[in-house]
Amino acid sequence: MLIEIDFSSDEAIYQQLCNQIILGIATSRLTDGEVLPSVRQMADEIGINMHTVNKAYTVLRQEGFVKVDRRRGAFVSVDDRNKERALRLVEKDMRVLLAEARCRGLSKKDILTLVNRIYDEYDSVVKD
Amino acid sequence: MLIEIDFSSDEAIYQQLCNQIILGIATSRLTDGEVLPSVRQMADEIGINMHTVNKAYTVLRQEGFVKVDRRRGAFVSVDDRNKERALRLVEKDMRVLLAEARCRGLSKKDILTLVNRIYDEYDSVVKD
DNA sequence: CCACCTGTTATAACATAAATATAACAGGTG
DNA sequence: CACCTGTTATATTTATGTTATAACAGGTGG
Repeated sequence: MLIEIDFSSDEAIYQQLCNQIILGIATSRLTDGEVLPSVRQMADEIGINMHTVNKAYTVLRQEGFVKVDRRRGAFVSVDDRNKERALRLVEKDMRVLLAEARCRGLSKKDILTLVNRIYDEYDSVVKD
Repeated sequence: MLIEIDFSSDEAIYQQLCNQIILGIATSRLTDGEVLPSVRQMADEIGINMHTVNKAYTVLRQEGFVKVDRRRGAFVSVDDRNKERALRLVEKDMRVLLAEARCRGLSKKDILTLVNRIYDEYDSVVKD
């Protein structure tokens, strides 16, 4: 999977890396069980330090998107059984985001349309 | 408006402050034109440094939630005319958040329900 | 005019986090 | 045994967040 980092962004590199991998999983460009490049290989490809990749993998592991097999390395393994927990995790960020949206004049309908569009977009990629 | 800061959070204080003010505007606990406490007063109330509050106000001003009147100080003034821009600003964060939600097993319906609930919650507070 | 309130700016100091660099280690593979 | 994993350790550099002290310009009310 192609990873693109914006080095002029104010967002941390490891955070951008985490987000892109999560986006990759959501759009099925990364499938369950798929092995991620090793920390050294990924670092070389992107042109960053090994430890920065390692931090991203560690965070992904803690957040339940990745597991590590001593033989193969890091691979995609999403814990999607606990829906209550998932909702709790998403809700706080959603509150802030919807507050901003509402302040800026976006209606509930505007947001529902946006959510529908993005979700459908993710679903359509699955069929590749 | 009551501001509560979690000093053990990994989120920056000025960022928490920004978020709470935006949440305040969205729920109409802060109304358009309403004057915010001065940077020194707010800092005293919360128990933080003046510059931390000033940074929050500066960010809010840059993001179009606050303006400054030399006579009165900072006051709520949301630029909600540019819906295209608003959608663009929200979309990127929404993509990441929905990707995480989708990975964790939340369906489109789950998210739409959540959005409806939060938006209605914001609307209901308006009527106070 | 003068004290007092705004936000703003400057400068310094300190703590923390991010990113890089070099190196080593334990476990598994072929 | 060489080679691949992730992991750990240590050090350095850089950027950011927070605090501290101080001063300045503009506006307000006595």
